[in-house]
Amino acid sequence: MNKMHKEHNLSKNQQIIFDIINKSPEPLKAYTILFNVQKKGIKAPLQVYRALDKLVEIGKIHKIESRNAFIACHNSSCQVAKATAFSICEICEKVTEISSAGLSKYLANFKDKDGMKYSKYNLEFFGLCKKCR
Amino acid sequence: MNKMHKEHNLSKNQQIIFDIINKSPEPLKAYTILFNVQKKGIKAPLQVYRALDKLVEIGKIHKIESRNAFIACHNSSCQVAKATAFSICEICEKVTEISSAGLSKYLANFKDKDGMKYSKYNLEFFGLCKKCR
DNA sequence: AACGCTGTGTAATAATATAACATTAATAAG
DNA sequence: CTTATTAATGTTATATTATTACACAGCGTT
Ligand SMILES: [Zn+2]
Ligand SMILES: [Zn+2]
Ligand SMILES: [Zn+2]
Ligand SMILES: [Zn+2]
Repeated sequence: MNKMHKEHNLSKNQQIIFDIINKSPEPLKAYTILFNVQKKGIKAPLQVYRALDKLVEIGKIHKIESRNAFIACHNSSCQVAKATAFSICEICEKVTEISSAGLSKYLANFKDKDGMKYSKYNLEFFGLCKKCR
Repeated sequence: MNKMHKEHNLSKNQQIIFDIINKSPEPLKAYTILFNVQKKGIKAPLQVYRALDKLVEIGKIHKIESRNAFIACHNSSCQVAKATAFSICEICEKVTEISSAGLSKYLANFKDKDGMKYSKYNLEFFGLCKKCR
């Protein structure tokens, strides 16, 4: 089913759902996705959630936790699926993935008081985007 | 209703719900809270959510977004309700609020590529706690 | 009294996510 | 090729999380 040797071969449902997220200018919610793919034969929430889970796992998309929504990764298909940072406009809800070498380095090396290092993090910044100021 | 001049005077429902979260060693979910306060006359989800919203707003508790759960603030009733960081153990689900001057300073001053500064952030680190390693 | 504001009580419903089970497709061994 | 194993799918039902809508009570201000 489409054997181009990309990083990952997406299955049929995964590809459909990735495409719709990837084309969207804004994060999409699971049920919004569901409504948009019903014409393509995906009829049940679980089909969507399974694809979403997999896409998150392989770093093609990220979940914006504070919004229960999903966005395609734009860090050249995130080598850092486990180290994500976003800016979120509190008015227009625009979400942008932040890619800052300094930030990711700082957080990847951050140790808490017990000297604990972390394998993974998610950071969400909130504020007003250019337009909304 | 209890006029000690603290930072905020909690209402009856707010106090009940804060107490239960504050006593809990682990983050509590809204419906767990609901089940635990029904004996005290709080019967409906909305009563819980309204109190939670207010408590979050005034910084007495924080929401752990990736878990849909709530934890009491232990940074001396968070002056930084809008700048939160947590460590989360992926095995036992233990959650700890991180208070690191360095971290909060770094993030408070972080500017993205457009020079945008943010008024608020939430950071969740994932890894394994001492016990679970 | 009339108003604004915050909080409360209640019922209904919306939105988000998972469990359980049966089946099929793709990969890997033997 | 055949069998085993894993990943993905399809379907129904259900669990979990959160909000809408409406009525009303308490309190301080004007
Ligand atoms: Zn990414
Ligand atoms: Zn905006
Ligand atoms: Zn705090
Ligand atoms: Zn642990």
